[in-house]
Amino acid sequence: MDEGQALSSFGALSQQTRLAIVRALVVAGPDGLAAGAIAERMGVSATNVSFHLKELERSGLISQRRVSRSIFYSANYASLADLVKFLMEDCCAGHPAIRENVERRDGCCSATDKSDVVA
Amino acid sequence: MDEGQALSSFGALSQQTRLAIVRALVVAGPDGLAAGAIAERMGVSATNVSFHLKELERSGLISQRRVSRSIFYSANYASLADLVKFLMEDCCAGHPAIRENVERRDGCCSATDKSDVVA
DNA sequence: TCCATATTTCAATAATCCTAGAATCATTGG
DNA sequence: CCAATGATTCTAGGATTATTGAAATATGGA
Repeated sequence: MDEGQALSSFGALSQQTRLAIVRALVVAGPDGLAAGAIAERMGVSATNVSFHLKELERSGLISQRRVSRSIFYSANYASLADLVKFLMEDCCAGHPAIRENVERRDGCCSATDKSDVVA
Repeated sequence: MDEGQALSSFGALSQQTRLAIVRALVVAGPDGLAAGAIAERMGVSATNVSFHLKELERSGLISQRRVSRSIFYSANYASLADLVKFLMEDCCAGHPAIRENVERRDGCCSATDKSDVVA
């Protein structure tokens, strides 16, 4: 991930509605959610959600696909992973201990429990 | 890390000069760098670097301490680690495979090579 | 005390971002 | 083809953020 994309991704995640959208899409899985459903969940107008979705798409964190009249948005897991890695590398650059910090604390999916990971 | 702090941190990292400052401070280590030295490295005015340093401090990613006439800024490693963890948890929420992704690719300090980690 | 250094604060401007409503586009069904 | 639905684009506004130069603050040394 180059710096430009990282800057754009951080910018995309620095807004409440957009962060909430990313969270919802990550949980929603590969099928994603329709723009209207996202707007409803977030409690914002169609116009507004469209603005934020475009911003997120521009940064590469999400993608869209049309299904009939609806447009479904889904999280780009690879981009999210790249962003985590970018951040971690910058941290680690001077202090590998930070990575240790991240891994030692109770992560969301522990490094040892890989039973539910799709290979 | 609560959502507000995450939003603020992402915002802080979404600006070129600020991202460069964080990188420099992480590499510089716990002693950090004086504001003037940072301004020089970044090629920006004292006024401008002061503005960005304040923004970074407000988000909790860096701290300052005065040493004689200079004010030294240093990275808050714990906050950076918290942010990585926040991002990773949001990713992992729906897809533990992402964490796998992050760990499998060649990280800056591989998960297996912990020889240089200060305990 | 007076001066130089290091940095911040203030004030003004420029630039960018967010929100909202009206208009427009794409798709489906009658 | 026409109407309805789902979503985007356009336009304008208000709000926040970024940059700049001048003035102010803090520290240390002659």
